[in-house]
Amino acid sequence: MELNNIVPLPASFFARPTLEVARDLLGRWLVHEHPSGVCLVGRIVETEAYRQDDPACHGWRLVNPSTGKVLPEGRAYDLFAAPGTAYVYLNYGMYWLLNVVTEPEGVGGAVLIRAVEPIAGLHFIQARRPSARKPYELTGGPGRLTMAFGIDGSYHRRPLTGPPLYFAAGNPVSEAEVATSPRIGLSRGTDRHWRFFVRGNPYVSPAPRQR
DNA sequence: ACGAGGATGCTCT
DNA sequence: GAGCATCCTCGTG
Repeated sequence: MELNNIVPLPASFFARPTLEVARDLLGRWLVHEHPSGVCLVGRIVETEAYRQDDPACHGWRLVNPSTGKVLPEGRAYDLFAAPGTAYVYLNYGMYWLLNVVTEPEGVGGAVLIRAVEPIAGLHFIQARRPSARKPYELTGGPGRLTMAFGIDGSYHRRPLTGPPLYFAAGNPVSEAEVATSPRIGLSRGTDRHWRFFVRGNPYVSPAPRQR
């Protein structure tokens, strides 16, 4: 894959309302120039939005509802970092989940990258997902995606606006192809339909039964 | 096809 | 100690 003409999406792309960014990331490319020298590219087909006014967001507790002041404490404070910053955390003790911080610095928000469709580096991806038998088992699901792309906690708080890990323009998705649903795996904020995905795409993770 | 249950560690109460 | 923005394996139908 020739990377000379791939231009990273700038921080201004992410300094917008979180729902807008989550929707706009569909069809864009996630690019990882892996330390091994392999270049991995995936077309984003599923995202979720998390906002500071949202009980499912890690940063929710940090905001004083009456004053609007933000407590600069704990992991979740990193959701208030500069737009385009990585927010990577370990969930269920085993899986790294990749988010990109949104909104202007000081406002909490992030988009969770939930699924991509492989475009380059398929051999590498398959080697990291030996049990995959269906497309979505390769790179569909936020934990599977980071395993397949070799993304871990070492990327936390690093800028996603240039190598080695960044987004590229790709081909935006038309409105007709976009579907929404409640977010997956939550016990709070389930009334908000802030999951965005490409309708019918085989790499979209199947929604599990409700908890 | 579907559901139950286990793995495993960090954050917050 | 509880709760997790998950995934995998192994039952049963």
